[in-house]
Amino acid sequence: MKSSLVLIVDDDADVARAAAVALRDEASRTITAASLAELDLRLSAESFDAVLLDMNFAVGRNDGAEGLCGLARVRHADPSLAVVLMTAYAGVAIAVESLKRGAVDFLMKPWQNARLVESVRSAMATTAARRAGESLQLDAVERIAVERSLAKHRGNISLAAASLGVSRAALYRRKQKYGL
Amino acid sequence: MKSSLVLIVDDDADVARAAAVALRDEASRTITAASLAELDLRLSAESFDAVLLDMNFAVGRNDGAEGLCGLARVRHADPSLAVVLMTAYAGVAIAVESLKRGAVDFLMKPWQNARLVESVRSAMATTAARRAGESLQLDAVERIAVERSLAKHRGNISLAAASLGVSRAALYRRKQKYGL
DNA sequence: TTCCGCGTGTTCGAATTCGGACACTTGAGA
DNA sequence: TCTCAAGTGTCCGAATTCGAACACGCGGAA
Repeated sequence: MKSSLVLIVDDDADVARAAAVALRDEASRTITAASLAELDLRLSAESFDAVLLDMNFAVGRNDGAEGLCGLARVRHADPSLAVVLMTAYAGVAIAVESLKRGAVDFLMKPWQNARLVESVRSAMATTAARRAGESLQLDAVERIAVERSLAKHRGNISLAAASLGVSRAALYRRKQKYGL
Repeated sequence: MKSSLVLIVDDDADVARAAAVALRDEASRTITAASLAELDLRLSAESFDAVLLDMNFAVGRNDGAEGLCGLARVRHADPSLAVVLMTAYAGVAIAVESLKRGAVDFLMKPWQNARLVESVRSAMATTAARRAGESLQLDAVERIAVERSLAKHRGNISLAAASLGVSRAALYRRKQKYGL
């Protein structure tokens, strides 16, 4: 199996350890961070496949500002890295805000291990998909664009060609070339 | 100003009317639907810029299943059309599920008019952005791919060319061609 | 029936693009 | 210092691709 690395960010060491145990079958390795500074450090040191981030790891805060800040830092450091947020002080507003800012899932503490595992697994898949998509060969992105345009115009080559700004013959040749 | 059309789906006529009034400055026209069947009808009849969809418009249901179904129908009918969900029975789980399934925002009833307006405005912008992105000329998608690869490799033409599966000279020519 | 519009498949000379090769610069290291 | 590796800018014959044009099929209207 492919080696997978998950970053767990929580200021409560017991919680972080519990999460690491729950994920021991899913992630081949987990690393823990307890502060924003440590988060940055870990992000720059290694390449992760998913991040599990607590919203409230600053002492005495429960509005989630620290979590949103951490989310922003992760996304800035690596836009393709998927982040799962978790919190004990769940409100609809903060959950919605989190997802709108790019988190892939939002868990409530205490979590059910099955849901945590499923969420992290899905997050790793999202990261992999994003990374695969961002390193496409040039003719592959062309192929995808051609495919989508053909689908949109229901196979009508003339319309698709016009929409793509290409002569009909050119699109016909590409259709052959890519086996579409 | 560009004409904009918003579809409001709610089984309570008073609520739908209140939403329409709140949006009278934002949308040049609003259309109301009160059932899933009517939703399908409206979707196939006209092209909307945003949808405001109540989660609980089926009598006696409050688990949001009807709303998620409606969301799926809208996305199937037009994947680029942005949907804002709203509900009076807000739970974190249902809110998260909604956004993961592709809603762009999630509002709680009773809403604040300012938030409703802002959300719908943002949804219309999202729809416009999606529609602009899906009808790109073929050389534009190539340009974007080249640009991203160059950025990723910090301007190193050789690396970017290798990553794109193209000869270095070819990428150099495109860089000139697109003014990058 | 004939005609016409629309779409497809194919051809061919022209135009563009390819990629290997060469010269040059820069920066690191012996 | 010299050397070497890596990257860039450029050139040119070969290869590919372009698009206008032509032929054909098909469904609808006169």
